[in-house]
Amino acid sequence: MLGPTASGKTEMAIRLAQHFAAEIVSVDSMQVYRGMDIGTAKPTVLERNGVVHHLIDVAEPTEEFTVARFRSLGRQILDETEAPALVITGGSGLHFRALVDPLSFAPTDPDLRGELEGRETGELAAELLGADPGAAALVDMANQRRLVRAVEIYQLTGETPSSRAASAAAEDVRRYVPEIGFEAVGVDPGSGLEARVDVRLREMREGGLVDEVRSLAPRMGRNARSAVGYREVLSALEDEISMDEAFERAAAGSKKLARKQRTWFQRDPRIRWIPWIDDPDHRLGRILETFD
RNA sequence: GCCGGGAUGCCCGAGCGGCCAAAGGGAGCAGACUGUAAAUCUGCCGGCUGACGCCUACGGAGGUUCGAAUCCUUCUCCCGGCA
Repeated sequence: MLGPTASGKTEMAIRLAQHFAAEIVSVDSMQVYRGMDIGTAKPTVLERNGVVHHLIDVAEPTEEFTVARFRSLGRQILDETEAPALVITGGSGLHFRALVDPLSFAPTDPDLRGELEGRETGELAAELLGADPGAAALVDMANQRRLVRAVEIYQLTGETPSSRAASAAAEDVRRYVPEIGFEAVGVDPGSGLEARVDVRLREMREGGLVDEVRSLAPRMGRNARSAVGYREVLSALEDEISMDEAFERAAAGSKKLARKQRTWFQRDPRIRWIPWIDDPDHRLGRILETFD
């Protein structure tokens, strides 16, 4: 069950899991961090209602938890679980695909990457194009991060964007042919999204988000610090902006995030979208119908 | 009351006679996406238009000029100093 933030996925997923006696696998890039609870809208133990949740709290905020690691942990869960069914739910599109699709992540090397990051974009582009004239069609040459990664992969493995794109697995990824079987439902956030984001943020603030960020701050790495809600409150705690301003920006950030998530999921042809329905029982019924 | 500073597009903010529908950022909209992905990047972003183009715009009103967001006068409102 996929969909943007504040679309009510969490509660629906838990009810769905109970219906099928299933366990939940979260595909969320930030709920993986221990201690980042309120701001990521992580379900509490109480809310989980006895349903086992995987891929939540599997990393320290100091770490830079990567999608590759997410995939390897996730596949291990899929392989080893004894649950009769799994409900995969979340809003991180790449993480979802890393879990169900044949994505294969090339190795990485922090030193090499550090070195490449210090180089001129034009130089990187020239090196890549020298090795692979077709790279321009596959790599966004304006995106330094992508360029660095492409050159990193080339230097580490000799693989070029073209050679990687030519694999059978890459073709399956492009065609959305999964590695594991699943049924996907997308929950449309509906026109009330903005209002729900505002309400949820207010609840997070009242629920102690500021204290959570304050106590977590010394332990938050680059990744964790970039989470919506956290980065804004961090700026306020560092006196760059007021706390009210921080929450206003966080609201805009959440809406933007929801947009990006929608953009990602909307082109996945495997997802069947259900319209927003206010009543949770009715909504659950609609989701179950879709699975039938 | 006097002296000085300021009012710019949804917001912040540069411009200080022509190259200005007006830098830049934010927000908004659309999109990309295989080891940072809640990241990173791309396009659009006053109105009308497919486009050429036309219209409306830089607090209000006048004026100077071939030409004004930019200069002058005056009015309104903010901010700092002196009374």
